[in-house]
Amino acid sequence: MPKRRILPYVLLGLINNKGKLSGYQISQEFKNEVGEFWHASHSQIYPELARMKTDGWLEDEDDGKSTYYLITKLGQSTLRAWLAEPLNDDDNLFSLKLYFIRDQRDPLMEHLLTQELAINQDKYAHLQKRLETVFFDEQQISENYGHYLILTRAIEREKNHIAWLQNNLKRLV
Amino acid sequence: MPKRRILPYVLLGLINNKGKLSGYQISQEFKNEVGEFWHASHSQIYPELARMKTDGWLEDEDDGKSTYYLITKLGQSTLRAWLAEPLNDDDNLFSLKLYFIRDQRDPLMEHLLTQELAINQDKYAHLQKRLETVFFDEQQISENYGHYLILTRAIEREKNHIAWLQNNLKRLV
DNA sequence: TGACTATATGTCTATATCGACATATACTAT
DNA sequence: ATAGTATATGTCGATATAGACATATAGTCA
Repeated sequence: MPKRRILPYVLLGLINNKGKLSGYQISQEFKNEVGEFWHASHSQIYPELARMKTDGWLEDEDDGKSTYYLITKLGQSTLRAWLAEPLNDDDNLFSLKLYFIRDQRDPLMEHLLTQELAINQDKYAHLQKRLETVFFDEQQISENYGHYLILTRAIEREKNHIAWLQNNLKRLV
Repeated sequence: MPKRRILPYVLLGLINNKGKLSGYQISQEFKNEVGEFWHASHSQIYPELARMKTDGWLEDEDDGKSTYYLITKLGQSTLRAWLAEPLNDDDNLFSLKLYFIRDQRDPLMEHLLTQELAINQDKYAHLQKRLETVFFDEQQISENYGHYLILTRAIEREKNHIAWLQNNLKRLV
């Protein structure tokens, strides 16, 4: 089976956020925040948009200069179904999906934050255990200092992330 | 031109860290910390190890049960040259490279931290500017709340990362 | 003993993705 | 005027990668 495709959902999300976008505008969008989480070159974007139109996820609108794509009802429900899919540790889609939720009161917002919190609490516990088992004495630390740094840094990062998630969940209620 | 390959350097780094590794052991390694930054499946690893042996970066040692790979002098200098290459904003290789620096007093350690600090200070300034230009009033925030969250979160994350880098650089001197 | 899982390595195929190449218009600075 | 850059879209080939399929041994649990 091929790797699960993300790009079509990214395009749906971008178009849904902005109302309508041309292929060129989408390629420019990847220079902004969304580019931190996903990237695609125009040679991928244009054929993908065409495919999505064929699938009825998008419709196009040509003003003579550019072809703009708008999201259809089917596209919207497809996007929401993807956003509602359970997060998993591997894919790391939290930030990307969050970017596509525009309304604070959207139930998907709490859903997403709650899932991410659970994942990160597990990860935090796992990293703590790793630190104990791998770096059980000073010698291990000095012999693998880079490894030690990235592990302790990852733990600190998880701690911050968990606190941030908890804060935002509180604010949501 | 093809995309710059990272995998061979990851394999060099892993083998250099552990002394010697079999293909199977490397595939298991990706379940640990290094898997946060890079991943490869065994169908990539085995042919790559063979290629690297041909190139003289590795030599092998068979105990009848497994084929272990060891790094050669050429492999070591190749790895160090890669570690010394300037970091760039896009590739995000900081943590991966750090993982491969074993000795705290290795000059590459300070080199890497210093570069990462410069990159992240730029990024921080850029994100601050984005926040000001994109979310200039409350309406922009409430209409694109997910985007607002990931942007403010990214800024906080950069701030933490910069502080951590500065602390570790201080400790190094 | 037989089923199951882990270890261990290998090949093959499908495809996701990038970079090169191509083309045309519009704007802009010299 | 004209060279250069930005906008705008498209196709094609190379390759990196994942996942399927294959095989063999060693250990383990019932």
